[in-house]
Amino acid sequence: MTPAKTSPAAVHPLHRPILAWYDMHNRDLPWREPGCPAWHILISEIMLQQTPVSRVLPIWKEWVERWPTPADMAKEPPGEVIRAWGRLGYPRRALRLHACAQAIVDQHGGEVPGDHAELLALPGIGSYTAAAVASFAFGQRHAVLDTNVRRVFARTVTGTEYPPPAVTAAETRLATELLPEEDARAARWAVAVMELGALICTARSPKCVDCPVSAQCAWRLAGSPPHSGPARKGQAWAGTDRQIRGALMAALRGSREPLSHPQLVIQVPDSALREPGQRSRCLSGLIEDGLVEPLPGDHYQLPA
DNA sequence: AAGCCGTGGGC
DNA sequence: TGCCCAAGGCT
Repeated sequence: MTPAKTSPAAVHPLHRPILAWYDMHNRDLPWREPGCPAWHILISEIMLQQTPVSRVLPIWKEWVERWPTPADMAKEPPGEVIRAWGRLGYPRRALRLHACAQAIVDQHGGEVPGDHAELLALPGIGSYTAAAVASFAFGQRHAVLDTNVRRVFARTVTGTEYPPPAVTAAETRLATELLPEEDARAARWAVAVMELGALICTARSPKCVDCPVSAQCAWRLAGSPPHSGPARKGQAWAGTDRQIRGALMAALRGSREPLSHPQLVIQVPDSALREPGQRSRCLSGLIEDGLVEPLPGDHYQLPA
């Protein structure tokens, strides 16, 4: 009989050095301050999806002052939130966060739920963000599997330079098995591994000389073999719908008044298009997504 | 379940 | 200079 207390994770050799490193070297980010409200942490997690800390910081500070509670944001028209999102990218995140605020008000009495399943059911909150909020805001024990954590485990445990293209069951199992037993320690572990991936075990040019676990890193011990599998497929950009949509949204964000169709499409010169119907398709898509509101007379604005 | 969805900075 | 990448989610 092996009691849970003596499971391998409880004494895993990665724990102590990574936790000690985090205590010494973690960044002083405002959403990590003790007592930071769950709602503010939730906002940070949404903003940080695919967006670097340096670009999130100033917007996050504005937002927590402007909308300190979910109710404050919920009573705002979605267009205001989309405009305040600015150039953070992927504006659907802003729209979903607004919907998330309304769901928190309508279904949870205005308080961010601490339950993982309830978090997961909210708009814009997926597997990662639900675990992150439950862990960072509520001190619970969850496998927090983001791109940083996946890379750290790929290298230190699996011995590969990069994790698989998509999260695998094996990765989820590994992250779960490596969780320290105690809730508070597991939560600290989660943020510590993320921080190690963000600062030391980076995608390119990892700083192994500064790494607290370089001596036990499977990838390093194997001679740091370069990634062997198929190259990661980079996302195209020039001439894509995303570029067109971005230009249209930028125009709408920049105007307090509705824009006429000519005023809107002049933002996208023909030279930027790869097909004739692309502009109208993108505009229709934005309307379908709820990011743009069409008005009578062929005018458009951010959703009121 | 592979592809789509913005933006800007670092090397 | 381009290319790669950044605390993903949704369909």
